[in-house]
Amino acid sequence: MFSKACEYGIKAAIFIAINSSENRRVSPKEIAEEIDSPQAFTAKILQALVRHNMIKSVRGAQGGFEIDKDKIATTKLSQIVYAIDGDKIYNGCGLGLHTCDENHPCPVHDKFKVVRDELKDMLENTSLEQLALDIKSGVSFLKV
Amino acid sequence: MFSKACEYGIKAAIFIAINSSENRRVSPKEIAEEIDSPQAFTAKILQALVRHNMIKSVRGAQGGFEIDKDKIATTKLSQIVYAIDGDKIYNGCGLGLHTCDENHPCPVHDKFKVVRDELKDMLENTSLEQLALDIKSGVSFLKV
DNA sequence: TATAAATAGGATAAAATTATCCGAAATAAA
DNA sequence: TTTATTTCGGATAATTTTATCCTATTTATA
Ligand code: FES
Ligand code: FES
Repeated sequence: MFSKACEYGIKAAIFIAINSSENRRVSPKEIAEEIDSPQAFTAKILQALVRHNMIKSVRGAQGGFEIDKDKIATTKLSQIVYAIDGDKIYNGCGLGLHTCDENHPCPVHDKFKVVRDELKDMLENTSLEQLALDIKSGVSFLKV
Repeated sequence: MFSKACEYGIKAAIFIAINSSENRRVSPKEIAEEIDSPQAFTAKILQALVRHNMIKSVRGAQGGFEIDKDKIATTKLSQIVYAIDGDKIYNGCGLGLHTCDENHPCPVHDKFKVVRDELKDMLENTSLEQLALDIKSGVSFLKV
């Protein structure tokens, strides 16, 4: 469904959100441990999120990753997925036709579109804040 | 979403179904042309479908691939996807936790499960026959 | 029976994804 | 100003997925 890179990116963003809500910066090392991911690879993905303005990084001693408090509430999962995996999951054909086109549909188009759109809606309506709160309250988990 | 192998497998199966409904066997060459896929790779995927008893192959002169007429109606997309991509798409965690577990859910579990289950339902309720009919009537397409 | 036609399957190869390593650049603090 | 810390970014490596090639095996037909 999502690439590994995207899975790591989502989980890392949630972990950063949790910590930023408590005014703590976190390092790639800490992040990788908490979300059970390869550190250097995760760092690369975070760089992409920084370039897309989803999170901020601070270099040097006492540096690390953080996210603006107001962005925790406004950032949606869909933005993270789009930044890392692109829009194939939102617009791509389920059977790999070059483009998903109503006027030249693949055999599963009608039924697939329903599911694809629902996934898109779900991602667009899920904020980092919601997900971070569930982790904080122990309702959900980032690893194992 | 689906692997390339799975996309090819689904399209090939549909094309075989169309032809078997008119008592024609088809070759990997013909299939690959009609679904716009790499021939040898497609042939390998078809072998997997043969081993899973979804289609039949006949070796030698006048050989090719075919599917029993009654199986055209009873074979569901879900079976093809399962045979090629396994059950990750039906049961796997959206964020890559080792297992999707209600009692140890990842942050997106509740919302993801809804979409994943809908995809599963869709695949379980779509037969090769339905898809083949749409191609035959020119409503949908296997390539481009 | 000999031949040609066709799938099966193993061995590689290419490409994409995932992962690691290391030096450069930036920053806080001594 | 120097040093320690930390992200950035390029190079490289490992793994998985996708794709190709070649030979063996099977089968219809001449
Ligand atoms: S054309 Fe295949 S999903 Fe729209
Ligand atoms: S635990 Fe992640 S989808 Fe169920």
